[in-house]
Amino acid sequence: MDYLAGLNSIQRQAVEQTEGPVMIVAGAGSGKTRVITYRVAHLIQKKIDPFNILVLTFTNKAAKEMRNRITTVIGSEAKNIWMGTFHSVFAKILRVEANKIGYPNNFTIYDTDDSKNLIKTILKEMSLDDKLYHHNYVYGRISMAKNNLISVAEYQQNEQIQADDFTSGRGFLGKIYETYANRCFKAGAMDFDDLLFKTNVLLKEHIDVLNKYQQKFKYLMVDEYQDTNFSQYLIVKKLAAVRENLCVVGDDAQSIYAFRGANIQNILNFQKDYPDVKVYKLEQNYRSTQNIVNIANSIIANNKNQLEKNVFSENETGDKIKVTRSFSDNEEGKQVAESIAQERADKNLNWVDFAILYRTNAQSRSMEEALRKLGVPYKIYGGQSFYQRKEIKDLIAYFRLTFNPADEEAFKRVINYPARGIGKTTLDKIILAADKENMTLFDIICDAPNYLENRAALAVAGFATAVQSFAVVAKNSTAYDTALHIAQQSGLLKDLYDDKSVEGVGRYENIQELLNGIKEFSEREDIEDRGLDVFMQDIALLTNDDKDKAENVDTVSLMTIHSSKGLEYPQIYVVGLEENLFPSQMALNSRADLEEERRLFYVAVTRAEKKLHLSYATSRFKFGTLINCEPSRFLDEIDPRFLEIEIPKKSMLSTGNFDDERSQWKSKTSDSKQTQGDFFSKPKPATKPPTTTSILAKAHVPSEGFAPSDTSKLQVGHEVEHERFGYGKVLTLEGNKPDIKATIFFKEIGQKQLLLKFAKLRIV
DNA sequence: ACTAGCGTCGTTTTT
DNA sequence: CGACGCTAGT
Repeated sequence: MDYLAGLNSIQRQAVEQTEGPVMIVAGAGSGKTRVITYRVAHLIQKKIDPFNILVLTFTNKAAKEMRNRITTVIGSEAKNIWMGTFHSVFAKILRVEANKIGYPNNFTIYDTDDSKNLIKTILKEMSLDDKLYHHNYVYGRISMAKNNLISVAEYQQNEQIQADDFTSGRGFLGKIYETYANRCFKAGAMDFDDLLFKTNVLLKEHIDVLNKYQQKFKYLMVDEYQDTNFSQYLIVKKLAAVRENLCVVGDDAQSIYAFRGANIQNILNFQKDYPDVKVYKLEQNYRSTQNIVNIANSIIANNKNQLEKNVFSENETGDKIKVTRSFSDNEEGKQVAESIAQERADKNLNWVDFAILYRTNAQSRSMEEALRKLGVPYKIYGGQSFYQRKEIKDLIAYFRLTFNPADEEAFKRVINYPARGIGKTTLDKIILAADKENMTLFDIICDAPNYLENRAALAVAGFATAVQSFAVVAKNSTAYDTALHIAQQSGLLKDLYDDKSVEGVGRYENIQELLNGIKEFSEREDIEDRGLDVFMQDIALLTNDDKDKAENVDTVSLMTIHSSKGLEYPQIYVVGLEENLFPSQMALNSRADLEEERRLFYVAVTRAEKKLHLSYATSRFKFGTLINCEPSRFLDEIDPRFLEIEIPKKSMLSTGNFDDERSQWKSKTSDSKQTQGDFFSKPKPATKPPTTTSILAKAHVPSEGFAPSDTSKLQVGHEVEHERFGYGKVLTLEGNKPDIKATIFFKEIGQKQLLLKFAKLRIV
C-alpha cells in the first residue's frame, strides 16, 4: 500500500505488527500520530471492522485530531471507529450499562465544580473545620482514591491510609468519602473519576458485560500511555485480556499528568505484563531542527528517571533558540507580539504558523492585550470552557433537573435562581428532610406541605410543578423547543434580559449562543435520537474546542503547555520562564514534581518545528501586586551553545547563563529567600491535633418535637436549645425591644451572637 | 430572606 | 486583582 511508503523501517514494522501486544516508545516528533493513523488504516485494509477497533486518547483535542487524520487516509469509515478520550468512551458505555450497577441510564456527570460544591455542603453539614478539611484537599484525596480503585470500604479499612489521615489530623476523610459517594449515587450522578471507577466496577462484577466488550473491541490502541492512571490501566488490561491485541504508544519523557494520578510505571512495566510484547522505539525526530532537538535533549538529561532513548534529527541545523528578557509581563506580551509580526513578514509566514505557550491560563491575558493592540488575530484554546460559564451552567442545571430530578447539585443551583424566595434556611430544611427520609431533594419539594412552612412550601411547590412540566414538554418536543421553553418558563431568560449591564448583555448573548447550538443539534440528520437529553449527556466532558467549528482561520494560537501536547507549529514562543512560575511554585517540594515540570518544558520546546523563542520577565503582576521574578532554572540547564540571548545587558551576553542575575535578584529581595526556604521545609504538622470534641462536633440534631419558645421573657443564665447550634447558656442580652441581641455560649460550637427576633430558640 | 460591605485567599496543569 | 464566604444590617 502506498501509505506504507511514507514510513521508515521501524514505523512500518510497528504498523504491520497488528497482532499481539505492542509497545511503541515514541520520542517527541517521531511520527507517533502518523504511526497510529496508519496502523488503524492498515487494520481496516486487512478487513477488520472499524466497529471492532477502540482507540483511546487523553484529550478531546487529540481525539479530534486523530479522527481527522484517519478520515483523510481511509475516508468516511473512520467515523465508525470507537475513538475518544477515556472519559467519553466509557461514559458512552456506562450510558448503556448503568442499570447493572444501580445507576439510571440518564445519570448526570458532575464536573469539578459540582463535585467541590457537594464536598463543601458535606463539610458544612458535618461542621468540620474548612481550613483543615479544605475542599480542594478533600477532593484531591477522594480523586486519588478512586484513581487507584480504592473503594469507600477499602479506604476506611486500609491501615496506611487511616494512619496518614490520622497523623495529618484529618481522621474524618473516610467518612466524608463515604457520604460523598452516597450522595452522588443518590443523585444519580458520577464525577469524572467515577466514569473510570464505575467502569471498573462494571467490568469486575458483570462478567457478561466484560465478555461483550472483549468481543467487541478486537483491537485496542492507547495513545499517551504514560499518562494513564491505575484505573485506566486496569480497564485497558481487562478489555484486552482475551486477544491481547493491544498497542500502547507513549513517551516517558512526556509524562505530565502525574498530578492527576498518572502512573509512569504503567509504561515502564508494560513489558512485565506482556512478556512477549514487541517493542518499537521511534527515535528519529522529523519535526524539528537539530538545534531544537539538541536543546530538548539537554533539558531532559537533567532528569534521573527515564527510559533510555536517543532522539535525533537529520533536519537542518536551524536557527539558534532565542531567549528574550523583558521587564514586566506586559512588556513580554508586547515583545512577543512584535516578534511574531516581524517573523511573519520576514519569512512570509501565516499567523497559524505561530503558537504562544504558557504554564498557567492566567498568563494569556498580557499576551492577548498585546496581540490585540497590534491587530494580530489570535485564538485561545482551553481556559474556562463555554459550558462552565455561570449562566450556561444555570440553564443547563434546569435541563439536568428536568431529566434527572435527583440531581442534587443542579437542584441547589436553581432552586432559588431566578429568585423565588427560597433561602438558605429552607434549603437546609429540605436537605435535612431528604437525608432523614432517605429521599431526594426533589422528592421533598414534591410533597412540600409535609416538610415546610406554608410560604416556603408554596414557593417550592411552584418550582416542582414547573420542572415536572418541563419533563412533559421534553417528551413531545424537539431539543430546541424544549430548551427554549425551559429558558423562558424558568424565568432565566427574562432575568438575564433585564440586566442591561455590559456583562449582563454578554450573558444573555451566551444563552442565545447555547440555544443556537441546540437548534443546530436538533436539525442534525446524522444521529437518530436528537432529544435535549441526548444533547445534554456528555456536556460536562466537552471543552471549548468541541463547540467551535473546525474553522480554518488564520490566527495565532494561545494555550497552556498541557493542552499543546501532540501539536506542532513552525514557530513556538514559550513565555514566563521564571522561578515559581515555571517551574511552578507548587512543584518545588519534591524531585518527582520538579522532574514533571522539566518534562513539561521538554514538551513545550519539542512543539517547535523551525524556530523556538523563550522569554521571561523580571517582574510580573500576581494577585494584583507586582512581584520580582528570577529567570527559570531551566534556562540555566540548556546548553548555551544553542542559544542566542537577546538581553540589553552586557554581562548577560558574555556569560550566557543567568547566575549573576539570579544572585543580584536574591540580594535585592531579602524576603524572597525566606519564601524559598519555606518551599523546601517539611510540611507543617497539623496545627490542631485531632481531639474528639473538635472534630466529632457534628451538626446538632434537634430534640424531638423541637419548637421555638417565646423568647420575650428570656433572661441571662437561661439554658436554651438552638435548632442547629445545640444547647447553650445565655451570657448577655443587649439592645431594645424588637432588636435584642443575645450572646449565647453553645456547648458544641462556642460563643455566638444572635438576634432574638430571628433566632429559633427553645428555652430548656 | 436578602444584600451590601468587608476580609480572606488563592493559581498549576485536564477529563 | 477577583471570586467567594462571612457578618451585620435591613
